[in-house]
Amino acid sequence: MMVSTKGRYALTVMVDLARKGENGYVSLSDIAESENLSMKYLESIIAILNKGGMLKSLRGKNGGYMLARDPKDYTINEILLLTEGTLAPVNCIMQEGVQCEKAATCSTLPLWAGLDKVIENYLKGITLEDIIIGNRKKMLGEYCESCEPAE
Amino acid sequence: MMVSTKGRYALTVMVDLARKGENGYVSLSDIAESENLSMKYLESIIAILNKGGMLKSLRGKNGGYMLARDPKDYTINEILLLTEGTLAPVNCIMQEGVQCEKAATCSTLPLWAGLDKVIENYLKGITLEDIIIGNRKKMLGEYCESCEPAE
DNA sequence: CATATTCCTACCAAGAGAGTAGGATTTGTC
DNA sequence: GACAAATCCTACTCTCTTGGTAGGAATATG
Repeated sequence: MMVSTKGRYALTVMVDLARKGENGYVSLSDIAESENLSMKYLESIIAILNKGGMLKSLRGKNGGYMLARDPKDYTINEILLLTEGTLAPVNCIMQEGVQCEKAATCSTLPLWAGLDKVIENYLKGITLEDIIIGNRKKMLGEYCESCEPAE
Repeated sequence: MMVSTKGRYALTVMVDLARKGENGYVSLSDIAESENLSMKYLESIIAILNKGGMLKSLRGKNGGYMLARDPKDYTINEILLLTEGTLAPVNCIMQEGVQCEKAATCSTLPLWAGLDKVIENYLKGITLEDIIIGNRKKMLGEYCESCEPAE
């Protein structure tokens, strides 16, 4: 699995914050409750988002979290990349610059590189706002059945 | 990681068989040696390919494996799907028909479904033959720097 | 019959995934 | 100043997957 619960929950949190964010800081327990997820586990995931500069936080009573930017200024790629560490579909493509020692002669490498680019490209093209407004056409593209209603 | 060594090695085996396949059956030890992989581990991977109808096999002396079809008649998608079980990027999209119970109200589901389709689409568009002939344009698409040589 | 090969079952060690536990620190309110 | 509500921080644990290994049975060729 390329994206674990960590990345998935992180995205869920971001969506939740974007929806509730108008009225100031939202507490962890609030998020955990409305998404029905373990508060302790969410805590560790939010910590990653927070350290990565995705959120603003406030400690103490009435504290909580809110988005640091406008929803349209987050790509899904950066959210998942931060929480998952890498989104490469195979182990032989990890970070920029680092590559397998067989790379020069590996005939399957272009395939993995192409797959990686296709994934990255898709995730960079979708923003947090797209998810919130339910932009199915952008997310599902030609596979969206409800986008062009049957006559 | 979406594709483990199992899927990667399986693809390598298929490529190797396609290249050597003209002269009849190729033995496991032969493949393991030329790809420099553990023979015992490859054995378990080839067993999956063989049971899945991807290969023809012959036991006994001078036995071995060969492709069941022409390289151009294998998509990368089917090879990886067989060995990996699933290529879904997230756990909430597994098999056709089976879906998460929150699916109806999940705002992130269209994203995962779209990502899944993008991946599937890419892998269905590439054949074993494309890898063997090194069809970089098809694999790397717009990201292929060597496809349009600099003037 | 010897040898080279596939086939089959079982086992194992390390790491990742998915959380839990407990407490320290900070801030707002009474 | 005390208390409560919240974030922050470190460490631990359990289970499943990954990436193999071991040993031998069955089978075909010469």
